[in-house]
Amino acid sequence: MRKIDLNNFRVATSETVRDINCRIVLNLVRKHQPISRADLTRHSGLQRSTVSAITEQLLGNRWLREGALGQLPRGRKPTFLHLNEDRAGIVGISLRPTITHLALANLEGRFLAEDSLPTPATPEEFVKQVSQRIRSFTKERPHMAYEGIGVSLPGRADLPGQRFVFAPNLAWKLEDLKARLERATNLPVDLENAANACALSEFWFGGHTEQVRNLVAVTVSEGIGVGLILNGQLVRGAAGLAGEFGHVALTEEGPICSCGNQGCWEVYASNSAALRYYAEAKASPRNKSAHHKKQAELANFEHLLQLAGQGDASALEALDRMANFLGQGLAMLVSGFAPEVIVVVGEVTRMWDRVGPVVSAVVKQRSFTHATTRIMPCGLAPQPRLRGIIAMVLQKHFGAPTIA
Amino acid sequence: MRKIDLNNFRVATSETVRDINCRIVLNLVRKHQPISRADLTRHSGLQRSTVSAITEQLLGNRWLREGALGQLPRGRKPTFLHLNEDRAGIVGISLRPTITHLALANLEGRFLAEDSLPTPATPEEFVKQVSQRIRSFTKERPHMAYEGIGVSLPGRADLPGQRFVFAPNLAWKLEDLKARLERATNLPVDLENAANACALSEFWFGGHTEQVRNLVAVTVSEGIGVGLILNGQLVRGAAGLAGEFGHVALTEEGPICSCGNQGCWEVYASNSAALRYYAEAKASPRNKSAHHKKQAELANFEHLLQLAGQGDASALEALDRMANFLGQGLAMLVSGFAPEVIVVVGEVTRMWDRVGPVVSAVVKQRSFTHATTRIMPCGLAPQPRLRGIIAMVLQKHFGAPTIA
DNA sequence: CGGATATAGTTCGAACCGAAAACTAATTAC
DNA sequence: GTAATTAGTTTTCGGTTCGAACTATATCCG
Repeated sequence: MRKIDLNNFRVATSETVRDINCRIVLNLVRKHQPISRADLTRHSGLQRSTVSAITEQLLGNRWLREGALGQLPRGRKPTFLHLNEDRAGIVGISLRPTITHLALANLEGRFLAEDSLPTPATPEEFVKQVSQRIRSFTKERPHMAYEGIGVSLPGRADLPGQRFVFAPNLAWKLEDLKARLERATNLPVDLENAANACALSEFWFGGHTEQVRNLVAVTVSEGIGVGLILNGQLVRGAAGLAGEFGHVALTEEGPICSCGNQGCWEVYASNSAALRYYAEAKASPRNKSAHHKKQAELANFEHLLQLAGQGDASALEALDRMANFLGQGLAMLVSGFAPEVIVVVGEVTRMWDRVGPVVSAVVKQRSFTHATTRIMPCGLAPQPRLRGIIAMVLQKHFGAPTIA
Repeated sequence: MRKIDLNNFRVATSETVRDINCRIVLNLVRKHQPISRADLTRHSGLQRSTVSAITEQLLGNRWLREGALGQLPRGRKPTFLHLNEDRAGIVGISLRPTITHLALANLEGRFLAEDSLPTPATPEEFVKQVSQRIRSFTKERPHMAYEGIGVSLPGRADLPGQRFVFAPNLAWKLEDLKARLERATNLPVDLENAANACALSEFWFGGHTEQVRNLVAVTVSEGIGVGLILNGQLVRGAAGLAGEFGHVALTEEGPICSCGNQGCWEVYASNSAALRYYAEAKASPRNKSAHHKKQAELANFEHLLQLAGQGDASALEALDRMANFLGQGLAMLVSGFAPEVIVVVGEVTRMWDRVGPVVSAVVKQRSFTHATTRIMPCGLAPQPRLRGIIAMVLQKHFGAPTIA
């Protein structure tokens, strides 16, 4: 039960009814397609006449398309309805400190084209290069209508206007990125935090049952981000700042974090932390020989995963320590939210056979509730950030209409 | 933007429109009363004719009543509309391990009658005694319509049916409390966790601006509970278990908590923790004399507060330590949710002049965001649990209707 | 006193919507 | 070819908001 926001509501009119029922039908088609009008009446509880009217409207709007005839033991054959996947193309951009990915997706979140580039050094250059690639997308598909652009950020955008972006890992000053991209591409642009995008990706495309109304995504890379979906919707907090559990202190003291505090979760459980652990393991008394110490510094986390996959003891030890701390933070999320699902996103999921059991054990030991939260690595979805940012744009059409 | 739950939705009909607009009007009256129909059209954006029709209906339902005429420089005088506060009486019950409070409240959350009793030793006795007191409420006000009963629990009720209750501090087996109370009183009963109730109390009666859509309540007593309101609505998690941040570990080791783990926030920052700190302070080398040690154990937290108020050094030290840990946990909540407001509920707020600054300093130091979360002691509202449980019942009428 | 003006509130027809029932279309079994 | 069955459309009706016209009430000012 939501409190009505008396500063920001819209009254209902006759069209509101149609809007609501349209979205219900659209979602039913999305879930059950291909589906006949008759089945829609059964699933929705609407009258057959109403379903006819709504589907006629949705066919006219090109949200749906008619397909083949169905087979039945007797009676008239139903005409199947499908989502018109190519009704709208959505461009997703995943902006990360070193690399930027782009994708063009259709209504079902299927990627139609992909591209990537080293993240340019300035926002001007970024806007220029990205909009150029988008133009090449659009040129190849002149018939397609383009719905908008979503950008996944390694940071937070302020909520109402999205004029300023706070992204410490990015060297730029990210002022007015939204407006600049909109000018350059002539498409509406929305910014979103990467962890929130991952949460949306799992929530809309993760193949979970309808029972899942609370889902937490944890992105593990250089830092740790948390995206919260509670009561079936994204939680953004007062100014879009919710989700910084990565900067909750696990210990009173401890290594200094980039945020200025000590002992943050992410200094213990991020990829960078694992690299530190590896170096420590190599330097430990057990590894006596001096020339080993020279190798102690690994270039990146990929390399560590590779070593761990080959059975390198130090790498495995580093991973286990990382997993232990990952579990500690996840236990906090389990206690605090008791969500149906927690999804872990990041390179570390590639070694989930090793990491998962450690994490589960720690969570089981340290979390309070009798909650039955499932902790799972991010599904097969490649590029969860991209897919999530596309989900964010799609929400506008498939989400519940904002009422009262 | 909420995802539509395709297993649990209702399609819209013409009446849906009226339902939505009715609630908007009802809330506008609640906020601005006394208010004329003409002002309602201005605030709502509805047509005058529509407002007339809606208010006529609400007057007929006795949700509203007409009041005096307003004064205007020219033109016909408006007739003021008011909430018909006595339309419905709501019984709130705050069940705590040692004492149970009851109150009868009207639509505006004003208490019309109060009562309390030592919490009985068995659920049977509880139901018997409580329903007897409720009957005495109803007898004194035979004209009043009774809306329902809300019960604030020192624990959690399972979500759909509320058949089982998990309340470790309560010695009972709380099976089917809801159904038993309903049978005994013939009124609908709803159970809710105490921290959630406090959050609702502040959210609906706390006098915050409309901007506050994210509010966290922290109850500090024997344990620590957290109630979450995010996106303007209560967060209950998968099975009503969300909010157990009190059982998040602040340290890897530490004192054993009643939940079985070690180092939980609540073993460091609850009232019981402060009593422990007091005992430690008394036993410390600084307090050499042996006869002091005998006094080291205080009967209860009230007493500690009293001593602190009188300037007792050990008591103040204990409070400061408690405040420090309180701040650590609150920093976690600020980082994680960046809510507009965090409300602290409990006896400790009586010494907020002393505790508040310590808490604020720790939160400022240890929380990540640039968030501007206000941390405040629970407002003047006496009995926030009671008031909150009444808010919970009222929500059904004043909350946004569940659509799609 | 009476007309102009201003504000509050009501009445009535048009348009939109879903519900319900009647109707048309298509298909199979016998 | 007729009955049965299922899909889908058309029609009528009641509920709702909107917008315009209308009534009611009050003040100002000549």
